Amino acid sequence: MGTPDFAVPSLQKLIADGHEICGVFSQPDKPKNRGMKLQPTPVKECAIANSIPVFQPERLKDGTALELVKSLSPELIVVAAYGRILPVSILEYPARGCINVHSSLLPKYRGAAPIHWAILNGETETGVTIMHMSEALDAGDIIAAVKTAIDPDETVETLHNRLALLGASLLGETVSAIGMGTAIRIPQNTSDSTYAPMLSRALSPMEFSRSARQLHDQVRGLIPWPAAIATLGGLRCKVFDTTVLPETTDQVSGTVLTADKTGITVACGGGTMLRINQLQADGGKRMSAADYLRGHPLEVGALVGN
RNA sequence: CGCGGAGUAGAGCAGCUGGUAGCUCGUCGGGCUCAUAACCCGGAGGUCACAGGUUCAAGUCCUGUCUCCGCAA
Repeated sequence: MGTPDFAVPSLQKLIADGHEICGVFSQPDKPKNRGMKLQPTPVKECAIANSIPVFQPERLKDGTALELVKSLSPELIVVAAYGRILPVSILEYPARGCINVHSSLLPKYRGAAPIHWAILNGETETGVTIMHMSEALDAGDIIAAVKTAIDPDETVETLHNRLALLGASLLGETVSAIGMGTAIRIPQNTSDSTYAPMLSRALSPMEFSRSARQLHDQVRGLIPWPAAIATLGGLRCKVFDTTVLPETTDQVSGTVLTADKTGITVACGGGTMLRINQLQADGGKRMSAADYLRGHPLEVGALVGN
């Protein structure tokens, strides 16, 4: 069971390992994007391409989903970013249980957006965890986990892809361990748990009173959505790439210090300095700060807002 | 048919009420300088997305098509 891109490598791994996959559950197709066209989920596309039956129940709690599961009689259910809470009746059905691929080192970052929040909080390390599913969200016993370092400049996009692959590979090992009966169960230490809620547009505005480092983390952590947003010369711009500069300044935070071919540097909280390298104005394309400045003059000393 | 913005020189933009296509950067040539992402002088480079229409005359108005983007989800 899965829905977005993150889950695709895991599904592919299960297929490649030759497991008998009796069915794939994914969220119902929803109207998305410009034109509001119905779009299949990435997991659905992958399943169809591999001739695996796909099920997209609207509701899980009314029992029809359980009937569906019973009719497929799976030995094990694997969940990766399905985006739905499974009723206990389904969790308890498979003989070998339900396991979940989660993109954080549990019990840290339980919830919907663990990758984003790890970067937003400036973590230097994260990973993927595979656990048994329990009724509480992301709280089940841990079977396996693997760590990976977060580069100080990498964005959600690259980390997301890396974790998706790590998760798939760990899933392969875990499923075979379960098959051989050698899988372990380690309860989570709930007192150490943290929660990574869904992202919202409210996280976008860049508050330049924050430090350059914090803003840099905000930019990296909100790619590609909802994206960090700053207002330059009255225009809303999504900011995609920044550099924390080693220098300091005594200018008021939000002041434009330079605006040239090297980028746009802005004074931030505590005298720190952030250089904006790549951005995108409303209605425009994503471009380098140098390109942007050719058509959108920005004076040194001007203030940028959120 | 969810709402809206945009396609003009290599890049980013301007061009209002229709009448010889502009700006910044880059590029090429020359100059200044110990030197430069600096500065000065000069040059090249555009079927104004595509197809029709209105007009004496259309980048500019009208219609259709294609492409890109933002919002909303």
